[in-house]
Amino acid sequence: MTTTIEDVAQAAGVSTATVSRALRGLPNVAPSTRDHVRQVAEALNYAIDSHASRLASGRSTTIGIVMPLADQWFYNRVSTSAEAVLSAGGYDVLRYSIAAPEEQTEALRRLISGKRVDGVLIINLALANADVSLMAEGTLPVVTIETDTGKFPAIGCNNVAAAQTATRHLINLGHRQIGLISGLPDDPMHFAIPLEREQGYRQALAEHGIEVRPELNVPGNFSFAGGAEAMAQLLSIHHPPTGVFALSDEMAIGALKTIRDVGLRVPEDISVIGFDDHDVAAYVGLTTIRQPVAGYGEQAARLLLARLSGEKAAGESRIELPTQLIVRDTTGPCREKGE
Amino acid sequence: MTTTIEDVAQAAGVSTATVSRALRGLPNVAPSTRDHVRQVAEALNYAIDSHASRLASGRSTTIGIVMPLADQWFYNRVSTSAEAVLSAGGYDVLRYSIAAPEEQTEALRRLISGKRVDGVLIINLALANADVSLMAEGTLPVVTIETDTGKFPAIGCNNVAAAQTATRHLINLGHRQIGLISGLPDDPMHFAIPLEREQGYRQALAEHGIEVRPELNVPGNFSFAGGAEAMAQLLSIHHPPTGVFALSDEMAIGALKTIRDVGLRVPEDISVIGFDDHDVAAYVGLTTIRQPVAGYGEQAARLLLARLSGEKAAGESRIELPTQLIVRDTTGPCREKGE
DNA sequence: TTGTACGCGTTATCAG
DNA sequence: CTGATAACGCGTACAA
Repeated sequence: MTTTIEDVAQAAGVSTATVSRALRGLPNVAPSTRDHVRQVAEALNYAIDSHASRLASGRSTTIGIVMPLADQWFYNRVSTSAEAVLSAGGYDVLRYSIAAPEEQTEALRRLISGKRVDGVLIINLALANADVSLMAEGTLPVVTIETDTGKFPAIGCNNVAAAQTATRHLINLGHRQIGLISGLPDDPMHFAIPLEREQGYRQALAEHGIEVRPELNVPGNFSFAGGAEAMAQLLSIHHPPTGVFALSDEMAIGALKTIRDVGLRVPEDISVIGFDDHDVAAYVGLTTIRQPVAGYGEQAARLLLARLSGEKAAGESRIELPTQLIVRDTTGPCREKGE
Repeated sequence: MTTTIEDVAQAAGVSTATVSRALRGLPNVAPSTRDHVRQVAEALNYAIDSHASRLASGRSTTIGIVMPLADQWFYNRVSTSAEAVLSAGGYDVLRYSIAAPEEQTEALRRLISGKRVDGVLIINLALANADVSLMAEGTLPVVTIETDTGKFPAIGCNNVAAAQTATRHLINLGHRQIGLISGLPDDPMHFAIPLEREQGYRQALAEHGIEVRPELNVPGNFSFAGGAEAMAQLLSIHHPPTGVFALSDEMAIGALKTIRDVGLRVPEDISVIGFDDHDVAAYVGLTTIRQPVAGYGEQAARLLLARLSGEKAAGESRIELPTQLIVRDTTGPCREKGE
């Protein structure tokens, strides 16, 4: 059978209470006793039963990460960097990947009401009011990334401003017909990011008196393939754009391929700017908006750890990390004659 | 406070036993009773305490995924695809990312002996004998991906043969000086994959009577940056290679940048082939060896699910999924005059 | 410094 | 079909 704390206690000739104290490094244990218990536990290959421990203590030293089920670079990078600091902080991580909106509330309930975890990290999810209040009524620390609730600390960037910067870059290069490769038209997950960035795009256009042409806004689903298809669509319309802003680097790279496949050159014929500064961006020379993706995960995890170690919540707060325009080789001056 | 099964029982006017049965869909509950209990539970916002449940039942409906802490595309893709099927199968996933070898045994102990999970999925880890026997002595189902133990089912590909195919492709194009961009020279994690692929490379060379030049084998650390640096090193040696085999697409793409940065053309001056068929590979025209990465995760998860639902273990088995040479634009005939 | 004994919230067994 | 109750393994007052 499995060895319990009782077994260790007997083998070591002490009580279970002493074993518990010794193994967890609590005070009030004679050094010699502690050493002895440790050796016996080691010899018996004893490991604390985390579930029993949680039941008795109320703490599970586990935190839940809830995020969309997608294998985009962004999610992986955020999650991985968060995991690294949580793990270093002594916490295990339970990962909930949400594939459809219906799962979301269910997963949160299991996590929150089920007392599975000591804290929750939410990455880029559109939380229903019910979800938010469910989490708000408890005492469980919650930190969010690119997810605005008005209740929990939120890490992210200023997507509107960043998108504005991207669009302005194109405008400053002389482009006036600017395509936008975005998310999904009727996105079931209701992601906020595409909306915010679209707004930044429109603001930049507006401040330069450029008319918004709806047919220049096409969905790309945040994937390489989606970006490629979107670009094909952009190329097929009457007055195709001379500059394109893709809301993610993946989509931008997809678009680049389509452009080159039809024999057009970048940036001579068409300029392309992405968003993220994906690991690969530098290697394909993609101009983009860099956002500190790993920073999101690390900061959020640290914030959670701080809360967990008793630090007072500073109320709802929004931490915006800086973004930066990285000019590489896919954007250049507009060569099209004005009309 | 938090609502317990007791609260629900009282509110519903039944015993806790009945609540438990009703909520879990067990037989021997009157339909009317079940409905009533469900409504009361819903109204009270009750959720089963998973830790208490596990303690009483012995099952946690959680599976652990243990993998290296790295944000390479491969790991994310494998893990995500596994998570998707595990989640659909009703299991939660606890993700352990191992940053250093020392953590590995510790993490496994916590997982196995700590009875945290009902099953374990191991991705690309070099398991010490102690680790293996620790897991083998229990009854916990274990499935591995790209990890050979001789004890547990292993999903993966034939890395030797696949690497041989890649190298032969270069040889068939007339290349004789073939560089290899590999892992780390004294990799602390002792990954087996680079070794296997290096062997395939050497075999292909041998079967064509091509001499192995040690200086043609440079480390690339499986990253874009590492690949770029490795390529710079390859370019700096006396007789630089005319063809390069990078053990991952990330490294291959890094190498491509270095080549183009120094004014050389691909594939006219140098051919490059990668490994993985990374999402981005098609978009940069990279010739590569495709391996069914998502398939690894899905198959492993399904295998685990089958074991969990009582299916007999078929003993140690090794499932090799097919790889495929995908020729794109980065490999071409060797133009160098023979010497 | 160490030991005793109870409680944590469920599940499972066994009566009824 | 339903209810009482004994585990499950550990943490923690409290007592010694």
